[in-house]
Amino acid sequence: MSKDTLPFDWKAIRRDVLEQIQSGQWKPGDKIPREIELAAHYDCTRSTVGRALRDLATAGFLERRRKGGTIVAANPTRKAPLEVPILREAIRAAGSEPGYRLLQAGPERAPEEIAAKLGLPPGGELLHVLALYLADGAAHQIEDRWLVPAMVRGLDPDHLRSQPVDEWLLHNAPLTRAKIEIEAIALPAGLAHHFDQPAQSPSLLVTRVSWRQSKPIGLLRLYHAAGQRLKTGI
Amino acid sequence: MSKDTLPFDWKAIRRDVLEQIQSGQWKPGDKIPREIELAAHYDCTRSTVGRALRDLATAGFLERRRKGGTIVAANPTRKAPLEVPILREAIRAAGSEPGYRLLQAGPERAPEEIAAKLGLPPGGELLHVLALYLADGAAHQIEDRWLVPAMVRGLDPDHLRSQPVDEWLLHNAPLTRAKIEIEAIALPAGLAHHFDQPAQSPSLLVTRVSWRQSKPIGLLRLYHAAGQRLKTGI
DNA sequence: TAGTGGTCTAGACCACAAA
DNA sequence: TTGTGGTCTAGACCACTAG
Repeated sequence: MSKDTLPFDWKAIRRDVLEQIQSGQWKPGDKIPREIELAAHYDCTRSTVGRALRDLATAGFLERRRKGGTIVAANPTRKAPLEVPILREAIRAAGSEPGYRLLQAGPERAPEEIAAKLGLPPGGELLHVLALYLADGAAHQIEDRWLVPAMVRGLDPDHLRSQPVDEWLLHNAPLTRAKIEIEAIALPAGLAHHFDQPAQSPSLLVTRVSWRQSKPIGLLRLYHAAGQRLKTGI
Repeated sequence: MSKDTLPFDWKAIRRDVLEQIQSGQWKPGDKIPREIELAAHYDCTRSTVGRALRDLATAGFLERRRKGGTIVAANPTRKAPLEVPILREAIRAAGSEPGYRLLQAGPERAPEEIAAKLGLPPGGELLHVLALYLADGAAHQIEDRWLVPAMVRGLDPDHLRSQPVDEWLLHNAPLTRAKIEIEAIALPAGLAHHFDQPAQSPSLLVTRVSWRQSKPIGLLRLYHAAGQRLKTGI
């Protein structure tokens, strides 16, 4: 452990403990000193040590149990945060000029598969929205959305000509829970012409089903232009 | 706000404040009461309120600034945690029996593209590992890894016949930073026959470059069988 | 410059799980 | 049973920044 006697705030303690782990001084499965002992070592109170260790536990580096003490996690499965952004904002953040074109918006009988994923009985009508997002004028993503009417009351389909539906949803029907799936597909011919790319091009499809509490809001299928990548990191 | 006078611990306060936000009582951009005021309302100290609000700020629901106060985030960009698991563990967690077969392991001149992504001068030799992961006997993923020899000293290529390289790395060369990219590709013929799938099938490719501090450890390309999906949620 | 959140202390009691 | 982390209090000082 560091022998510095400089001021140890909780971030410094976190850094120091993480260093013990990543340098291999404390190995996976090892029990580390008790909070009180670390507090004495760092010359601070147990609360301050506790905050540092709690943070490392949340990040997956430590496992803590009452009476059992704190051990270095055996399998520190890291999590990479995958952003679920506002579509136009994501394009702008990537340094491109965002564009948006509504292709279609209106009630439609839900395909059985869609209804099933939303946990709804088949045969009902949903609001079907189809829109194109552009980056610097080139087709970038196609949004295929099925929304539960009762959950999006006040949404005027005409209004979607100028404002993307995700921006309306953000302020009017925020989700509390979502399931996300990422898969590779061959670009369907019906969509490929929007992208000005050959049909069957391998491309990413992100499917998201969202709920508010336990009530389904809708299902989104976001088709990406071929070659587009999702990026994240640790 | 809830008028309950039952014991309010910090989780209850977090829940209550989140409820204000998600129900629309407090809208994006709104300034919420100061910590002291909330402490009075919940009949607790500022520390307890602070912990609840800090947690919500970390999750992206609030933005906090000294003197400026706490406001409801305007664009609560949600983050879905994408796991970076031990490959065999992920297969087991999905309910399948994991299998593993080493295809190749040895030093090899690094392709220029690989060296560039690692920030290394071209022409050097890297340790090239190719391995197949199976789920219930069926090919599931192909791991194509290029490792910097200096960062994986002590790694015995023979040993990789029984233990996957990611399990060795976890305990011997843990990463501190990684960049991850997810893309859709047409399955190359050379890999398709391992998967017993047609070449050109659309499939997911996850590329990960990892560092220890600022030194590159290696590059992983993880090819997924066609039809396989990445799943996450909020 | 004044007001807000960020952090720390010194103590206390409690919940949980290991011995 | 008992030791450990989890939480809370009442107070204090500080860092940042909006007005």
